[in-house]
Amino acid sequence: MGNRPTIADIAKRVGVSPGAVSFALNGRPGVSEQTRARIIEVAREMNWRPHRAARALGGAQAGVVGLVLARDPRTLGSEQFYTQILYGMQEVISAGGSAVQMQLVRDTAAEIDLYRHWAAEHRVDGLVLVDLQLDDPRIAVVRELGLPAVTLGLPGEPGRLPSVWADDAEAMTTIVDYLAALDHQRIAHVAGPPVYQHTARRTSALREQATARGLAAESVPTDFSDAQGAAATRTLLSRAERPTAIIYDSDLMAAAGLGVALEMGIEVPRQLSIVSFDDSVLTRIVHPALTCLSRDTYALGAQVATSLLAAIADPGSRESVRTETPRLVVRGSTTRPG
Amino acid sequence: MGNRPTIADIAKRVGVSPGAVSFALNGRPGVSEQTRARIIEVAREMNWRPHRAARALGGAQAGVVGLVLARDPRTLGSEQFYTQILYGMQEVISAGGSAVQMQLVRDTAAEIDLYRHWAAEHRVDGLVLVDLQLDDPRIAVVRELGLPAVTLGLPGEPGRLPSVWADDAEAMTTIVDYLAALDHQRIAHVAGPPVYQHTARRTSALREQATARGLAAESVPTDFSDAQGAAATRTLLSRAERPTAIIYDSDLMAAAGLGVALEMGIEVPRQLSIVSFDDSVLTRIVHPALTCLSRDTYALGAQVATSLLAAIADPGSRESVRTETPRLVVRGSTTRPG
DNA sequence: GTGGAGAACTAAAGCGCTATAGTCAACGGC
DNA sequence: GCCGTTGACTATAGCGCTTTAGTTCTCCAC
Repeated sequence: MGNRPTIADIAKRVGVSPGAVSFALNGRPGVSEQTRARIIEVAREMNWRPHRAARALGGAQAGVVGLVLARDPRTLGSEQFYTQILYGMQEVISAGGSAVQMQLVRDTAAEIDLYRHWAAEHRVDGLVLVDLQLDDPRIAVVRELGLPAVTLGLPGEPGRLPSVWADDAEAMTTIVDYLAALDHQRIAHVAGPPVYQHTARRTSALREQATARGLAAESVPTDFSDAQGAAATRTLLSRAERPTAIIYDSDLMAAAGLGVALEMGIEVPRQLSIVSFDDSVLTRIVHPALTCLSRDTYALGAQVATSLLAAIADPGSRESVRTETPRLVVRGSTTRPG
Repeated sequence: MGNRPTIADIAKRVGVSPGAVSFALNGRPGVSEQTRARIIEVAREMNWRPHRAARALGGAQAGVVGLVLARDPRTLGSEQFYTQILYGMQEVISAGGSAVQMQLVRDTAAEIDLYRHWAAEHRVDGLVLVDLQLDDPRIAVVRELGLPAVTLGLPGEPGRLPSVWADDAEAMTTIVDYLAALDHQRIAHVAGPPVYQHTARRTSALREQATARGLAAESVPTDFSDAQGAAATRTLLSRAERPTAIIYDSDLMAAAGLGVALEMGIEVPRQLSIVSFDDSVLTRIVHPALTCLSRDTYALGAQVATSLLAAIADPGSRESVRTETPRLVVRGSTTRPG
């Protein structure tokens, strides 16, 4: 049953010392090719696997990388995006024999706490930081703990952590370009919490674009919950001069917004165009399907994992990887106003 | 920096042996209360944490429990439910200083593979098995590996693993009761893959209920994807004698079904009532909001975690916990037909 | 006053693996 | 023919913790 073979068992069977077996199995010099082959064969035969804990104890790696999502339980449901990221990461990380540990916590304070615990217990080899904030407190903590980390979302300026990012400003411009071409004059933006860097970037990009083109534009902050997304939509649509197009920072809020429009008897897209900043199954199942920015989230997760592995291998690295700007996928929720 | 204090450091500082420190910190007898207090204080002062790997190596636990989701990448998006479960589990598991390791894999074969890896590497102390199948191959594997496990969803018959479950048949009856009271005569059921035990149970419960009441009822199997949910809905609604109510086995498919109805110009709920077997943010944001079976998924996750911890503590235990049958939450998607 | 029980410790081994220092034989060059 | 190398190993220590088997010391009973 649970009697896994150890390196010593293999050594005995092959007739060499445990050290030799370790060399052989780790591709280190110190054994002849012949012996190495024999050892590897026996190891396979005996169905040997390294004991993670034993390796980790020897000062080596824990074989786990962490991804923490700080979410108010009330805003649960917005993790579609991260489920995909997780999947993409896992593909890369498991190939290296490690695992991704995802954990949901209540807020950033709890997240930082968790990092300290993990670091103290040697539980993880590296971290992915998501939902970057302005002046993000996590950066200093991660540095202090000496944990390799990669940020997802913003160019690596903050504390010079390596990062994987896409250009949010450019993405917003793509949307505004399109809406302006359709002749929308009043555009609203149901944004996330202003403390998030990506929200800030999108908001300022929208403002710039609107000014440049002489459009009326407005960003409404929310906490990313469906409730606040719906509430913001209701407010916007209750105005005398209501917007003809609304851009939502998440697919969940976009879907909620669509629900509100239906509820208020406002036709989508005839009277209101809707664009979501995220793509997911959600944007496809509602009717009309939502026009949105889409990208290969799975690949993004894989890229993050790759960058993280690089950061773990070389803790000095600060390389920042820019990924493709999400492209606009036009579906049934947008048209000319009128 | 990464120079965590060890038990030996504490021992030196207090002036006792490492063994004594271990006793003290683990609440084991062998030290005086006075010394124990002193040791605990110093440990806190030095910010000591147990080194997980070292503990695990000593034959103790890995401090991780696993939850694997087998999902065809195409059907990704249906994990809302499990995100909640995960959250609930984490609350309980982290309280005990452990962590939940969730992993997404392609199919059951990959899942079994993963279990073997995890067992061989001593990575997890226990498992939660979800999406139970008829004659589930995982049960034998888990038993063979000697890994404590709890199943979620079905009474623990299969191989007598402890389980946490709710009565699916009763739940289905609740729905049919309600629809029958509204005077629906033709009810359809967009189900999951028949290989799943819960699908099988719901399907047969529907058949029984329909027979007993003289209703026309039909279950259509799908793979749980939004695409097949939509396709099944299209087929059902294209019939001459179309159903006046459809029950969906997941919130995702229900939302997709609603989208199809809108697309076909069929009014919900006037011409079609929709009931979802799962609740989530999704059922609330669409319009009309969906009538559904609802339960406290978070609490369910917590219960699963509790049962799993019990199973780990006492591997012989087979206790099965029955949870409340989900209750019907009526929203805007159901009414009398006509 | 002595034997023994119990409390409060210490000493040391061991978990499975890695890493470093050493051993030993074969080989080659001058 | 001897020294120095090199290759192929072995021996051993050590990672941080738990645990078992001692070792003291005190206290009490007879």
